[in-house]
Amino acid sequence: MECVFDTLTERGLIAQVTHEEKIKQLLKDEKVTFYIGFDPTADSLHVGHFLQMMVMAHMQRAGHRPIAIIGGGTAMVGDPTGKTDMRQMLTQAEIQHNANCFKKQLSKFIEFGEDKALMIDNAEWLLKLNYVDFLREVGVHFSVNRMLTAECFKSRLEKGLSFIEFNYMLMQSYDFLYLNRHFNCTFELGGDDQWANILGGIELVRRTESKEVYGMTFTLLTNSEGKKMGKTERGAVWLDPEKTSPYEFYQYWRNVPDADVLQCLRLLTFLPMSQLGDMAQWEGQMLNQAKKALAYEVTMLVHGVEQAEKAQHAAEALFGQGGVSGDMPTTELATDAVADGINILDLLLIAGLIPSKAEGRRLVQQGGISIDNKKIESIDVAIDSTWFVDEALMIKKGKKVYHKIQLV
RNA sequence: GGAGGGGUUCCCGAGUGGCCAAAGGGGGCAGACUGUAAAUCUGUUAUCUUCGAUUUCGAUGGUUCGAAUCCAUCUCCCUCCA
Repeated sequence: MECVFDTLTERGLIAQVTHEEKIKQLLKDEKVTFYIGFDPTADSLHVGHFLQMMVMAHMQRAGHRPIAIIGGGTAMVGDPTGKTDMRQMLTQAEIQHNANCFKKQLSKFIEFGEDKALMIDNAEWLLKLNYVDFLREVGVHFSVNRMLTAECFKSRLEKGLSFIEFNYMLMQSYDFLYLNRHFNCTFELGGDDQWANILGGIELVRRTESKEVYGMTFTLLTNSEGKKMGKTERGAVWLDPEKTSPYEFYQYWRNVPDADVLQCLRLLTFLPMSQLGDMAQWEGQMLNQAKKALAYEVTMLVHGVEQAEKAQHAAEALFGQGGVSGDMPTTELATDAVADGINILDLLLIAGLIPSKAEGRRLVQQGGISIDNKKIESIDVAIDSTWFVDEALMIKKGKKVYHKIQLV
């Protein structure tokens, strides 16, 4: 019989574990309750969270119970890990809103319900804490000397670390203790950057409850250059279709560097390893097939089959024949607006393809804009109804940004 | 609280009265090459209707024909001492 631990290992998801053999056994024999924390610092999850979601899904499929902790309480403090600056603080209302958004997105990956998965906001207990009680109960168990040697504080010791942030580890550790007491949670999972925080929690439970609990971290999703994935110039790649359209989302994965495709397939899809094994042999142009599979699978997981199909069709139409079909970024324009012709720069601006006209001028002058595959040579070009075919026209910016203008 | 150092364009970082829309690097964008990849090379990177004009060097005032550069006040940050 297959064990999740093996699955996770095989797919390269696991970075570090506290008690390897023990955990392996446990995950095979028992139904465990585990938790992963999410910082509600934005109103949508992004690609950076995706891995955690995959792991939760894997675990739940194997019969374990996930608890998604919304760090409503901890977010009011701010995790210093890996940050160079102190993060801005959020109000409670913002946090609440964000948490609601997360739940919707998480529901696509794991099933919530009484005996299934839970989602809890740690503000529930953290905000009620009494300072002195907390110090006496939790604070005594932490050695400052130890904490200072933790990798996650090192960089901050140079730049400056405020006391509030220094407490983050204690709060997260307390979460684990609380969940252990109230939900019999025995596992904490998290990104590899959370290792120190996880150890803190395990230690705390051991000292206060005399119980052994476990921890496990996952590989961080980084590209071959070691940079975090899921970031573009325009910011994170979001799971919310309003923030990052399924088409853009699909394109993001369609364009991952060769060196990263296989890793992404392993980490971010449920495609069986046997199938991935074949792909590992591919090279050169063949890898484009793997990228298509990756883009399709990941888009499907996040946005559903229908959206994934649409994105794929749109991409194929555009990059294949350059046709004007499919679901792609579109701007609707009143027919009146082009009656007398509209300047190309104005059009680009309306379509949101350029932030300013100066930028547009540069683009056109460098030959970066074409309409229906005809290069625009001058910034004085006016677009009128004769440019449109079936009320539509396709603007291409650079090599792979397509935008449709639809007359209405 | 005391002493000192600093805030420059997306980021880092030069620039100490005119030649500064501001060096250099990074990043971004575009072009060439390609496979919707990477690497490389080239161009470009405040805004506005091209010339030209306008706004920018923490904030506000001032000195000057002329200020990112000098002066005053304010503000934020950092380091050392307590």
